[in-house]
Amino acid sequence: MKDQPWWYGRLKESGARLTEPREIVLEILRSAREHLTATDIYIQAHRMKPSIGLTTVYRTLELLIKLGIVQKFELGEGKARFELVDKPGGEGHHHLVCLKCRKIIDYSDISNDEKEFLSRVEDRLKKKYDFKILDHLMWFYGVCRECRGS
Amino acid sequence: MKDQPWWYGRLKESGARLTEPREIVLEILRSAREHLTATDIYIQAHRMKPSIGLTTVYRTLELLIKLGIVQKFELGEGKARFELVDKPGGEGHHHLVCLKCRKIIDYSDISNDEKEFLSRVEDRLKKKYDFKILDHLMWFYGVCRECRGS
DNA sequence: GTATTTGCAAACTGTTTGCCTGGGC
DNA sequence: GCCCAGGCAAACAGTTTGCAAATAC
Repeated sequence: MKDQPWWYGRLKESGARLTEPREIVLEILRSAREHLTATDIYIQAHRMKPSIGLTTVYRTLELLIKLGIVQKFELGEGKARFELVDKPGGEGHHHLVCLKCRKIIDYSDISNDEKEFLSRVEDRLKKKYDFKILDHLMWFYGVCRECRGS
Repeated sequence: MKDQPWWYGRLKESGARLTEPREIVLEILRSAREHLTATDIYIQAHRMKPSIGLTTVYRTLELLIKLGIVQKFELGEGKARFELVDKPGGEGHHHLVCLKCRKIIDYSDISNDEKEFLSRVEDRLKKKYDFKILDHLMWFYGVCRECRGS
């Protein structure tokens, strides 16, 4: 009771049971440094408890998304990625895409300038469109040095 | 010659042939100016020329993406959406997505604040990663009023 | 004329569903 | 003990691939 993760209460109050597979999936998401695919999670979960199936991973993620504990992303790879909503300093992360070689650079070293700007924009959007902004993603498209060289 | 669409030259210089299916797909994208799925495009294309197959739509989109004429998005629906890249020198536009109902709002009324900020970031990225930035896209994720209400 | 592009069908991949068993409370 | 939750296999949906025929240049 003293040191339960923040999502514990949300699971409980929703009436969902706290099962071992769910704890394992949450633990994997908590310790993950980046966005994992369902299969990534399944592989790790399977190592921890071989009886866990891929279906359970999907159903657990679906539940966690519905409860607002997990967020789902797709980055154009044809498969989804998942992360805990509670990401520390959750400014989201940005992508730099080369239009020629399709290389993607993730960068998350967000400056104060960016933080301030984003909170201003989110404020504006909230007022104008009455959206409660939870996250954002920025994509920059360009041509990397190698591709410019050729 | 005087009034070709901006992407015409890019197709030509890539060595790709200007075929009827490609023209049709581009025309659909141009007049839609929205986020169409491959199937949406296929249905429209099929109406204009019934012999066009879904495969051709996918292959055409793949080519156009590689040439930087089209951008691909995935919004967690399990299928991709496609959009013509903004004309070079254009204003760009941003997206507001409701995480519950998946409604998308495009907004392009970009403030000076935003313009200045974006040019600062692009500058930073250019210096840091040596990318020549051509375009950017911002996505904001949130919950719209209707979905918050329920 | 020749290499690229197309269209069909079949293969693949990620995700979801049906159904029965197992486990949390 | 009652049901929710899990596991397997099969179904599904979107996308990709192999190959022969059509077509741009």
